Formats: sequence, C-alpha cells, structure tokens
Amino acid sequence: MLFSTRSLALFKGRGKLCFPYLCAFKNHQSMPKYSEYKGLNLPNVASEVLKEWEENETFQKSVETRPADKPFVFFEGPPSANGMPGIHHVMGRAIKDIFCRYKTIKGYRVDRKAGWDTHGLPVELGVEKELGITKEDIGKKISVEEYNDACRKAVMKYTDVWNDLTQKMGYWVDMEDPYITYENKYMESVWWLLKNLFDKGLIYKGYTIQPYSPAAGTGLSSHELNMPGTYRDVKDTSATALFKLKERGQQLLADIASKSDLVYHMVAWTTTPWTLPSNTALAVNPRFEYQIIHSFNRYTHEPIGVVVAKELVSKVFSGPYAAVSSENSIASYDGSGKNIPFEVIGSLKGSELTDLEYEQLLPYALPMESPESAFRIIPGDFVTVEDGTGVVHIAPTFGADDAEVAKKAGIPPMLIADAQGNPVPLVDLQGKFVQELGPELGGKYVKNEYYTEAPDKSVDVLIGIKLKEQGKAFKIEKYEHSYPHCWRTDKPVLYYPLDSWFIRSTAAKDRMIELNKTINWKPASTGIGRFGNWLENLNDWNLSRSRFWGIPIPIWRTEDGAEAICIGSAAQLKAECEKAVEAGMMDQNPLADFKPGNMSKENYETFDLHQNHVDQITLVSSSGQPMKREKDLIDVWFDSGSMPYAQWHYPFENADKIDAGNTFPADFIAEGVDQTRGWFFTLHAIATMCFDSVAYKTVVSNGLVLDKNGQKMSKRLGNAVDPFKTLGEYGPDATRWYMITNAQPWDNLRFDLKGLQEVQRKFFGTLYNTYAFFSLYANVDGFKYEEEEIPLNERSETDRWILSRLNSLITEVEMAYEEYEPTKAGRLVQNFVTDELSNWYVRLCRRRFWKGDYGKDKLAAYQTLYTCLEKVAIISAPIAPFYMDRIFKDLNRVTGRLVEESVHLTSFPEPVPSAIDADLEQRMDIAKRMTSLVQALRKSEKLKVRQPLQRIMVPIIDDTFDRQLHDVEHIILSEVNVKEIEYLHDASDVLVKEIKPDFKKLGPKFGKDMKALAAEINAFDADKISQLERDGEIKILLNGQEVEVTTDDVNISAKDIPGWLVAADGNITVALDITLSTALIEEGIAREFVNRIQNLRKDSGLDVTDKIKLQIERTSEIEQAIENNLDYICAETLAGSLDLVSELKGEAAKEVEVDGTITTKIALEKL
RNA sequence: AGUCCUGUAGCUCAGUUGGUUAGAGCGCUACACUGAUAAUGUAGAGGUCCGCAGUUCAAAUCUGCGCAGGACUACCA
Repeated sequence: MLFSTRSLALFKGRGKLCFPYLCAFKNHQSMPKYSEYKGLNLPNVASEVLKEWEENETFQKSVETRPADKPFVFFEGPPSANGMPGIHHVMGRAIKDIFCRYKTIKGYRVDRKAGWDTHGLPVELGVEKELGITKEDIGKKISVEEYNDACRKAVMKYTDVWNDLTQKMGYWVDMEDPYITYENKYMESVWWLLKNLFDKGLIYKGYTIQPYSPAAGTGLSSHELNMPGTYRDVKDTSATALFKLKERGQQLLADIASKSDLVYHMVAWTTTPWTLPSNTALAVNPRFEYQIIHSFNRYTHEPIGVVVAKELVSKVFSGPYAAVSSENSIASYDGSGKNIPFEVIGSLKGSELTDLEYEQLLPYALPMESPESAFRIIPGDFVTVEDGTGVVHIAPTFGADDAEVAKKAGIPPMLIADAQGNPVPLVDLQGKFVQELGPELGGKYVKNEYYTEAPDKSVDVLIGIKLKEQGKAFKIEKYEHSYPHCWRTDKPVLYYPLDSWFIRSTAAKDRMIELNKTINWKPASTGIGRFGNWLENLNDWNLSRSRFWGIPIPIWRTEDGAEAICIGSAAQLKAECEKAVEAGMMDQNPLADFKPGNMSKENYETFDLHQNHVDQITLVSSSGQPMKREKDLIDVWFDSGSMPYAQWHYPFENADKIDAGNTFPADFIAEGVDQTRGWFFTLHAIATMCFDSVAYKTVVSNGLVLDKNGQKMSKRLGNAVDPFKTLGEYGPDATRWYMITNAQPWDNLRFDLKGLQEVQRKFFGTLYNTYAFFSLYANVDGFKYEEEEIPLNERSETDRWILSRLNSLITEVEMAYEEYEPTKAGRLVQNFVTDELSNWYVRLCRRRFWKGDYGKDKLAAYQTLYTCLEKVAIISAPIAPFYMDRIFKDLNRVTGRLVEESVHLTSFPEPVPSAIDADLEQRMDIAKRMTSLVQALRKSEKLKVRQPLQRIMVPIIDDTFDRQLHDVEHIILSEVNVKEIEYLHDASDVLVKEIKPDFKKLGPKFGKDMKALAAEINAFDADKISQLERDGEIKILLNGQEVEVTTDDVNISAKDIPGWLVAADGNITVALDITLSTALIEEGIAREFVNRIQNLRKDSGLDVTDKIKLQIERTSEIEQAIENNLDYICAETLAGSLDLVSELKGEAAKEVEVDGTITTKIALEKL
C-alpha cells in the first residue's frame, strides 16, 4: 500500500511530463504529419515517385525554372533502338543523369535532348535476318525502297522498351522531342557538314586496300576495326611455302654455294594461305644477311636448297631438323621424317636477291596488267626477323603494305578480268574464290567462318595439301594469332581492294591533338593515353559504306569523274534538280513541292534524302554532262558525330545554338570507354575540322559492366543481367547507388546482386530507419520546424558535432561532384549516414527524442536531425533520385521550409563554414574511442552495460585533452553507464607511461641515425620520460655524439595504471572501477526491470505514449531494488502506478527473468 | 609485339605529401544490447600489401625489371 500511495503522488507529480504527450498527440491528429511506413520498399517508392514526377512535370520544371542564360550543355549519345538495353546501359545512363541532376540543383539549365541512332549495319542485318534475305537479294527479291521501309520500321522496334527503361531507372532526358538520324532535317545538316569538308578540300576518292567484311558486305573504317573485341585470337592454318627460283637465281645461288646439283627456293611464311594464289612478289630486307641451306623437304624427303634470313635459320630449321656441317652427314640422311640434316652452304645480302624471278607458286591466273613484271623478289624495309623466314609473301590485292610496296617496285596486283572486262581480285565481294581457281577452290569461301555449314577442310587446308603434294610446302601447321573481326557480324575481316571516299582527317591531326589537350578526360589516362595515341597514329577516315540504309554521300560526278558537286542542303539540291530538268536530264524535279526556307515539318516531309530517292536524281555539270550520285552511303559514325549540329538542324535552324555557343561545345558527355574511337573520336574530328573547336569539355568514359566473376556479360554466355528484373527487385535507387559507389565509373564493375542487397540494407535501410525514427517522435511531439532556429551555440555538443560533420560533408561532396567523381560523393554520403548520423548521433540522442517535455533541448535535437536528413536528401538526390525525393517531400510537406515541391527543384546546400569545428570533431573522436574502450573493458569483465558502475579514471595528457574530455564527459558517461570520470592530472606516480618516437619529425632531423635513436627512445625508463616532460627536452648520447630530443619529437602516453583494469587506444588510456555497491546493483536490477517492462509494453502493442499501470510480484531479491528506484522505473516506462503484490495471477501476469537467478511476474495494464 | 589500367583479408574495396603496429564493409565465430529492432554494439580469427631488385634513416606508397588479369593498339608476313 505504501507503494501505491507513492505512485499516485508520482502520477500527479509527473502530470506535467505526461500530459503534454497526450495533448500533443491529439492536437496534431488533423495536422500534416510525417509519413510513417511499415517497411522500406524501394521499388514501390520509385514507382510512386515516378508517378508524381509525371503528374507534376517535375523534369520539365527542373529545366525550365533554371535561367536560359546559365546553360550546362550535355550531349546524349544516341543508342540504337533496334537492340534491347542491358544493365550496362543503366550504368552509363546513371552517370550521365547524376551530373545533369547535380548541375540542375547547382542552378544550371540542363537541356537534355534524347536521340536515336537509326542507320547502319546493325539495323540492316537485323532486317535481313527477319526477312530471310542477304545483301545480294536487295534490289532483286526486294526493292531498295521496301528494304529501307523495313529498316525504318525495325529501327524503332524497341523504343518502347528503351523509354520504359529510361523512366524506370530515373534517367531524365527529353524523350518527347528526340533527334532521329533518319529524319530529313538531320540528314540535311549532315550533308551540310560534308559539303563544308568537301569545300575545304578534305574529301577525296581513293582505291585502297581496306578492311572489308564480306559477311556485312561493306568496307569498315579504321575506327570500326578498333572497336573493342574486334581482334581475337584464332587458330589458322599457316603455310611456309617454297618458291622455286628461275634460271638466273638458280645460277647465282649455285655459284655462291658452289653446288650446282641442287634446286634453290625462297621460303616465305603466311598465316593466310588463301592469299597465295594472288602472290605476285616476295619481299626481302636488302640490309639483312640471308643464308643458303642445303636440306630435305620434310614431306617428300627430296633434297632442297632454300634461302632464309640468317637470324631465322635456327627457328625455321627447328623440330625434326638438325644442323650438320659436313657433306658426309648430309649424304647420310636416311630419308625418314626424323633428324633431317641441314647445312649452311652459303650466304648473301638481301640486296643481292632483289630482282630475281621465281616460278609462280599456284598458277591459276595471271595478272591482267603487265604479268611479265610479276613474280620477282623486291626490297622491303618493313621486313623483320621477328618471325617467319625473313622473306615475305606479297599479295597486293589483300594487304595494304603489300599493295604499297608492290606499286613502288612495279609489281602488278593479281587482278583478272571479269565477264565485263573489269579488273577483279581472285576473291569476290562475298569472300568466295572466283571460278578461275577451278573446281577445287572456285566458289569456296576463303574463310570457313563465312559458311553457315562449314566444310571439313578450309581452303587454307586444301591449299596446304596441294602444296605438300607438289613438293612446294616447307611446313604446314596450325598457328594461333590475333585477327580482326567485324564488330557487327563477328566474322573475320578481309583486307580487300575497294574504291572509297575518304575524309582527309590526317590534315587536321595536329589541331585535333592540340584541342584534345584542353579536354578534361575522366580518367585522364584515357585522354592522353588511349585517345592521344590514337590521334598520333591517325589514318584518313574511310567514309564509304556500300550499304542501303544510311545517309547517302551527297556527291554527284560526271562519268569520267572530272566534274563533281557536293550538295549541302535540300534547297541546293532542288535548285540543281531544276537545272537538270531544264537541261533535260530528268523529267521532273523530285523536290518540286519543297519550299526552301520553310522549316515546317510538313515541308520537310515532301521529299526523302535516302538512297532509293536520291539515286533517281541525275544532275547536270557546268559543261552540260550528266552527273550521277556516287553509290556509297556514309559511315554511320559520321551520323552520330554530327549530332551536336544536326540535332538542331544547324545551320538551317537554331544557328545561334552553335554559332553563339549556347549549346556547343558540350560541357559534359559520358559514354563507355569503347566509344573512345567511336563517338568520342567522331565528335572530336568533326568539331575540329568544321568548327575548329572541341565538341566537349569534359568526357567521362565509363568501364564495362562485368558479371560477378569478372567475365564480360553476353547473351551467349547467359550471364547477362536483365536490367528490368534488377530494377524491379531492388529499385533504381539501390541499383544506381550500388553501381556508382562500388567502383569508379572508369573501372570495370563486377556486378553482383549480393552487393546490391548490401547497399539496400546498409545504406537505404539505415537512412530509412533514421527517418522512421525521426518521424515517429516528431509526429508525437508535433514538430514542424515552426519554432525559431535554436542558435548553434545553444545546442548540445552532439548537435554541433553532427552539424559540423554535415557541413564538412556538403563541402566534400560538392567538390567530388565538381570533379566528376561520383563514387567519392556516394561513399562520403554513405559513411556519413551509416557511421555518423545513425550509429553515433541517433544512438546518443535517442532519449532526447522520446524523453522529457517538448523543450529547447528536444527542439534542438529535432532541428538538428531534420537538417541532416534534409541536406542528405538534397546532396544525394543526383545519385538516388527517387528515394531522396521521397524523404525530401515527406519532410518538407510538414514543415514547408522550402518552396520547391521536389528535391530536384531545390538548390544544392551552401555549406556553413562557421559550423565546421575541428576541435569539436576531435572531442567527439575522443568520446567515441573512450566509449569503445570502456565497452571493451566491460566485456572482458562480463559486466553488462545495464549494470551501472561508479567511475572511470583517465590520465590527462595535456590541457587540451583535459578541456576536450570535460566537454564530452556526459556523452561518455551515459553511453557506458558510469557515474563519474576521475581526471588523473599529475599522476606520474600512478601511471606507467610509454614513449614513442615521432618518425615524421625525427626523420628529417637525424636521417641515418634514426634507427639507433628510435631504439634509444623506446628504451627510456620512467625517470627519463618524466625528465623529458619536465624540461621539455633531453640530451641523448648517440654514437658518441650528444643530440637533443624535445617533447615535440616524441609521443608520450599513459599506458597503464597498476592495479586497475586498463585499456588504451593510441594516446587515450582509461581505467575502470569495477567495484559494485548495493546501490549500483539495485540500480542494475531496476534497469533490467525497465527493459523487461518496455518489452512487455511493446509486445502488448502499446503506443509509445500510452501510460500504464504496473503490478509486480514481490520477491525478496527485488523488493529493495524496486523500492529504491521507483521514480526511475515509473518515469522510464510511463507507469502511472507501480504496485508490488504478493501474488500475481491471471493472463495478464507475465513471468520474466530479471537476471540469471531472479524470476518474477509482471502485469501491465493500459491506463 | 607495343601502350594503358588493375593486382592490399575468403569477397568488394579504402589507404593522403613515403613515417615504422596496413584499414572498412560483407561473410565467419563468440558475446552483448534492444522503445531505431528485418536495426545496433564489442571482441576474435583472417595479410608474403603479386614477385624481385633499387632509392631512402624509413616503401603498400617512389623507380626499374618481371608475373598475372583486363582493355586498347598493330599491315604484321
């Protein structure tokens, strides 16, 4: 009864404390509240926020509310919409989006026009597969018109999927008004650019050996050949063939070797035996020494005389061959395949070999042009002794070097006359041998990869067999080497003679190199290394593609090529057509309905610049000759490199955007590193050649997205990650956050769903919990940030600390974004949220939120936590746009602190430098470390944190530490549940001190003597240490010399207090008094009770503000403990009354274990 | 073959201008905490900092030579 009376009194007394809770709760029922959630579902949040963006047109507002005269220019690299997007697109687009969003909240206007790359091979090949046709059928089975229509439709096949991905991942780009490369306006701008180059004399036509893809039916530019993955290691049959010298050679060698009964051969190696029928010369290096060898053919075992570069003799004659030096051993050869002897019988200079003639190796055909000059040995400086034989087989039709060296030496290429009498090589455009090679080889593909069903023996193998049979083979073997493959068809490329248009990009090489130096490459090594090297070795840009679906080359020429015109606009084309009609070249003008100067969509739909239309046009030259369009299309890379201008229909419309620099050059672009020689190059080349400008100021080239084992993702391997599935399961925020924080954009990312889960749980889970914690209590107290901002100096140490950290964070994150280091930014935020905000600030301040009245301290806590959440939401919004917007809105809806309706419309926070307090951060660090130490000590003694202890003792190193510790004393005490800290000031008697040399300070002073000195210092005893401390310096005898060490040169710390339980971390040492008094034990029990009661409250589903009535079954162990801590227990558990009763019965009575030995019953009832 | 990047705990990665005792997260083990609770804390195990040589009083860090992986370059026969 005694207790109940007291508890009643307590209830009255606590009325002040308790009622405001209830009132606050009721009063604010109808007021706006912070949303509370049952759990965190990131995918749902994303789709809800996405809906809000759509309804509120948030993206448009984020652009339009920023001043037009403060642009941040971004170019969107156009994806091709005829393929499905992959997870790597999420990566690439996240990077683009992050910086565009960041610049937006920095107050820039960031227009983001989407684009589609619609032309080119991938589209055509897709269509051909779909229609079941090949390139050869176009114009026969299907008209070019129908074909192009099919392409036009196919190209936008997956636009819906792409748009869907774009939205779901939160990539903000204007999809309403994209640029599309097949539209007339776009093509017209491209023509204008080409004419610009043409007028500058930078476009020419040339007949050269080029990389050619028979499977794709088109030549490839050098940058296409330099796409990643084009060079692959393949095993081919290589042949080392014997070329029999003609009479003059036989004579010469027989004389040098003094051996006339031998047949002499040149030996040359090739990895492409299919080019041997086209051989028209052999090259030797005139400076090398060659040796004449007497040996035997390994296949026929016939004696042979061969010529090989001296340095390669041992390589060529390896395996079954063995060197001998006497006529006898040669003669003793038994004719088997083993131990074939060879002997050097003479040597001569390469220059002596030149001009000797040899017999054609595989005489299927003769060059139609001066065949008498063929089959000679010619000089070639490029011939090395790296591999092969030092004699190089030359097939001018299938090698660029070969063609060049042959031309110089007057050797004809192996071109024969076709049915029309035109010169053609022995391999046709499909990659098949022509019929002249007979039934054995004619009509066969030169590479087995070109077959859908390959025959057993490739032509290389067939040729190898033939050579063996005819005794012309020195060695036939498999050889592994890297060989270029077509980036679209995956089939090997041939070097093939083609007639093409080129851009003389080499003429602008120096300027391109110069301008490149002004570009901010992320990472820099790509710019100076990969891209820089590429520019140094620049080739002319092969513009021609013999395809159908693309932008036609706008050049019309007379048949003899003497007169040519390059068309730069629709208007010009119309005018030229007019002339042609007048001259009777055409019946009517195909652009008759086009009105020059009218930029309407309708007007631009009255004609079509695609091949099937413009090829109908015959123009008239100034001398009255008909002019036909050159048959080629342009490289699609030119399409995409033209986008800065063509997306605005420059210069026909929006001329200011380029000329006044409003949207050119770009401040920022980002694509995969594989675009280095693709889009990054074509943008740069066109900008340099046409505008003498860079196309972009900053470029981020991101790495590949690999699977979790570091393998490249591919559909073939089945390790590709479905972006929709990932976004659906984890949400775009976690996906983006994971990708950005896990690896630097330019490093390859190993994509592992486990990592994604971790981000979801660790970062977003923690942030969500922090918000949930805030909203729970802020709703109870009706905190709406209506009160005056509590000045910083009136806030608690903890508040000022987290605000100091917050402001440091804002500064650092801003810097990271400015430097295009999103990984750094994300990691900074993540550390702040998990380690500092949640695990320290919230942990320390929990009680402030749910205890006590709604006074100044509580208000300060709310304001502080609110500020942190709000700022974190803003600075993280570029990376996690959905969830951060949700947090922002949930906060701002209640407080209305900012007028903006979305986080993406706000401004990046200005850091408050005065809020950053280094000393405070140091103090808090002391508190953290001290807390850890005490907890470690408790653990070692198995003393629960709930058990209060009387005191800890801390040696005081200096005045600063003294002051700093005082300031954070209360934090440490409450964290470790200890009553007091005892400061051990002058404790040299008690403390055992430790001294450590400061190497950084001593190093420069003592150099070599460091080691000895450090040993001396380490060996200091207590006397010496205190002497040093007292005098501030001490003299040490070192190698017979006296040196002086000051307190500055060492770190002295207290390491031990004999007789106490001690722990130390760096220069902080703490001792714990583990004596337990009755009062402490009772308090510990009371705490256990509070814990059990709180658990019961929660289990009973009580609200945090519900008041309760308590009954506890009395036992002798707990009676005193409860009695002496009654106020405490009631206050903690919101108990209006607490009765100790002799026996508790009924369902309400719950049995609880208080500690290992004490058990009792508790009944709890809502009041 | 050349250029560039990467190599640190079982995994993913930090590691400042060189400073001696190399860190974090995840995972693992044990314990604790618990009105943030699908959270949290503490402790433990786990390292040839790829190897070798050099510069230096001092190297994960700088230099050179290798090795492994990746990307890129190359007409390479």
